[in-house]
Amino acid sequence: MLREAIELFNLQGYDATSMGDLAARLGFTKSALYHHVPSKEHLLQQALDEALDNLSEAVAAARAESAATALERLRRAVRGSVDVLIEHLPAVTLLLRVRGNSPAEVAALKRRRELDAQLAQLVADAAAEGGIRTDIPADLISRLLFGMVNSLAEWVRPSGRTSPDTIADALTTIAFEGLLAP
Amino acid sequence: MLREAIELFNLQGYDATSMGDLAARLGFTKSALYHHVPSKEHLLQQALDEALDNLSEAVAAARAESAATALERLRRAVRGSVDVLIEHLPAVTLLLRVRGNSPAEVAALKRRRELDAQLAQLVADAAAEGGIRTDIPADLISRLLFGMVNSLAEWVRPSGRTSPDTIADALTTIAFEGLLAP
DNA sequence: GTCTATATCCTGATAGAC
DNA sequence: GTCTATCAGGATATAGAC
Repeated sequence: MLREAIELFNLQGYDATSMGDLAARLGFTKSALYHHVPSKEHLLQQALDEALDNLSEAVAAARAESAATALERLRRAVRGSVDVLIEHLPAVTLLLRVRGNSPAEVAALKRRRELDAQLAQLVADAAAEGGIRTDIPADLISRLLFGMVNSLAEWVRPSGRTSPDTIADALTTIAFEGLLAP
Repeated sequence: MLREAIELFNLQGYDATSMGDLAARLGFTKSALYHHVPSKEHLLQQALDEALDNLSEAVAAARAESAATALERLRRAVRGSVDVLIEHLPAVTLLLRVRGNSPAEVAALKRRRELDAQLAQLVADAAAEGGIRTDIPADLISRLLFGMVNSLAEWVRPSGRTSPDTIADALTTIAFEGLLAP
């Protein structure tokens, strides 16, 4: 049921999706729906938590690889983020569209900003260690890099013919090596 | 007035912004607002046209450089898209969030898909000419590259301390040369 | 051109029968 | 657990006075 809700929210937008829409999709009435879920915002909250919990875990795992170089930790963070984004695509898509129109959204934005800061720090570490270029500010690199990662939500579909691994490989290759012919 | 509308639409989301909100922001009532604009959707339509017209022009200009290499045409398309995105940031941001919930949105999505196809063709041409790597499918490269470009809308602000030129340079450098230390 | 007042519809959510 | 019926509020848009 949560899955159907998230799917509709992504298809039409959260605000443009009514509880009536969702109930119809599930094959019963609004009232029956409200017997199972306390509010519309609760559904959103659960989706945002799913996205944030998994992204946090992936980033934490990358940061915990203290034996590796900073560049390697960054690579793992990118790879991990891509994997979570694809595996939890509907929830992450919803998270990336949050604008802060309710308490739940504001809280989600705060958690997301904390994550972004951690990722920016990984980029800064890799630059300080000489792993990546230093002619561009680290925070700018971070925004562009993870902007590319997040843009996957706009077109990746589980039914697509390009596998998650292929997508993740292509993204890391282009991001780190560039797209000029070798 | 259109500018205020677009700004509010981006801040709260189109559906979450009421004509009352907009009227209050402009300092008069809903009815006065309706004297100047026929409908809420008309405001959206104008914004989407502004974004699409300028993006189309930039891409057309890049494609028209028939004397240049395909790689150079691609570079110009990227640069031109970034420039338009930053110069018409509110309108383009709105365009990038359209989900197709009304006739105006459906039409905008169609135009945007046509643009994306043209950009993908530029990438394919550059690959065929040997300018960019061929170990990754051209359509995948195109999605990742312009996904990075479009992600600028999520954080670029005209008041920011990073100039549009700096951003455009950084993006093209990272995209074409990669972010590994040279 | 701006106002007050209103029409019409849809929203999230609830009450209470079965 | 699902239903019908309903509440209270807010949405877009309009009518008509000034």
